[in-house]
Amino acid sequence: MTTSDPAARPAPRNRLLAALPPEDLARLWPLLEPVEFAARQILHAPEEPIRAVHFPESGYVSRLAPMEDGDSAEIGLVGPEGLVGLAILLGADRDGFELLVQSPGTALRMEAGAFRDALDRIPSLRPILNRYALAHFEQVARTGACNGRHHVDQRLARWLLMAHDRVEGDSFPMTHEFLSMMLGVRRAGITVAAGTLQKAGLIRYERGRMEITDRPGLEAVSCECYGTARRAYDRLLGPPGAARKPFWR
Amino acid sequence: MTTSDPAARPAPRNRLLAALPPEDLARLWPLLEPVEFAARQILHAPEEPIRAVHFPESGYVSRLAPMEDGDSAEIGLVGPEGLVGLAILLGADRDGFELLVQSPGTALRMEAGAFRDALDRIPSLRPILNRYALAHFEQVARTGACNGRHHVDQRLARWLLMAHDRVEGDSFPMTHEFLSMMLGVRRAGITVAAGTLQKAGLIRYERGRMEITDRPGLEAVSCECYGTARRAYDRLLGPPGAARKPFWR
DNA sequence: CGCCGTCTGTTCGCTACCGCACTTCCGGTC
DNA sequence: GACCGGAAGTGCGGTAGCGAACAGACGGCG
Repeated sequence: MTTSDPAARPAPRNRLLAALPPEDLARLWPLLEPVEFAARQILHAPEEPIRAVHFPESGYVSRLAPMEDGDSAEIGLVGPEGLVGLAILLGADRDGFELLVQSPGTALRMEAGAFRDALDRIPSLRPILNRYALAHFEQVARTGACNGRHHVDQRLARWLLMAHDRVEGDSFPMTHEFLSMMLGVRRAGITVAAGTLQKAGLIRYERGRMEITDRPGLEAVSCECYGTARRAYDRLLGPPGAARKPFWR
Repeated sequence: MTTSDPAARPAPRNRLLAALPPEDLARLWPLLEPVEFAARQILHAPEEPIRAVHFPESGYVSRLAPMEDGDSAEIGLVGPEGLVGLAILLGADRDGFELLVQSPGTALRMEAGAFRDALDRIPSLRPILNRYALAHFEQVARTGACNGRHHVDQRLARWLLMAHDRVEGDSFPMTHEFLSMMLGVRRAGITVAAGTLQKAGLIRYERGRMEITDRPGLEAVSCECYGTARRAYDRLLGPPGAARKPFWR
């Protein structure tokens, strides 16, 4: 009943689900189970079978490449604009990365088997997800080009913008320690770079909380990689609805 | 006649085409046009519609991310194991990268429209190409993680191994200048790093020609990123046929 | 209240790599 | 044989970011 009656269903906050024709979304809905993400939760580990895919509705998730020396390099971000579990879409049962919840939130979860069936049964599903896969690929490729070519300040600005795109509001939990792991630099390096951004009036932070106070300014000091990747999403998934600001709607 | 008679057709040297069932390959064959790659030829430019896809049979192609400062960062390599034109597979008509021939060779070319039709008509095609897309994604993501975390020596070794995988024989044209662009470092930095590798007896070079003299040794000094990406290809595309060495068969 | 763990600020010496420039060497070409 | 252009070797000063360490500040908790 409720599951097949579109009126009983709130509009999905996930950008991919929202892009589906209502009737196809209605067919998918019964297979989606709302779940909570906890911070630091591992959605899937490198080289291990992926049990389920997730459509985030709030919060965001990092794609991490495990390195020999034990720590991990972040090479991509997934939030309410995306899908966690692209390997399944592309016909594999695993991939080489860790997908780790960075900012807690909620998601719609779907068993891998059900997802595979749905891809065959619901023809509108694969095209939109394929285009998301390409957009995410562009993001990851850009991140890679950005690493090593651009300075810490620029990359920090870029990372903050990407995170800002994926959360609600201008203020969110964030430590220097965490940022240093994300960017693969020393914690002290973040302290310096963040200090510069703060002195310039672009951000404000204190003890585990970061606030974006001048987004256009931040975009100006960030490298071009931010804009390039963001435009890729908009080009491939369509502009994020009407005049609304959030990235994922 | 010849186009539909499998016996009249040589086995394809492209790993993806070789993985197709013979009858499906026979259906695809008439649409494939053998072409020559010239060095420095641009197969498609960033943000411009992709006219045709290419299945390389020899030589290799770089995926380059254009940077604001004018030069480009290499973030992936495609050779006879792959396909140039993944954006079409994923439902777009363009992407944000330049695909540039680095080592001349030959390829089988297919018009974008014909390729889209074939994806619908020949059911075995999409699955194998999707898995390739994932493997290439893993390569690109690894390259990104590798940039900035690993030293020039290691990255140089890695790049030489990747190139070696995609050419025939142990000796191929290669200049320090070129390598410096690929790795995003100074030309002088390559001279030093290559000198180290040569002194260690792993490679030999002179005036535009590079020879791999100790492949296992090179693998040992390279970072883990080489092995990780290579295993991803083998896992997703099946081991490269029997006891034969080349990467793409 | 005092304690402790987390977060941030800052310093020190060090290394890898940069930007730039100059030289040498080699292979062709006229 | 003289010349030229591309390729490789080398040196110089400069700097971004490293690794390690220490100190202050805040906040939660017993």
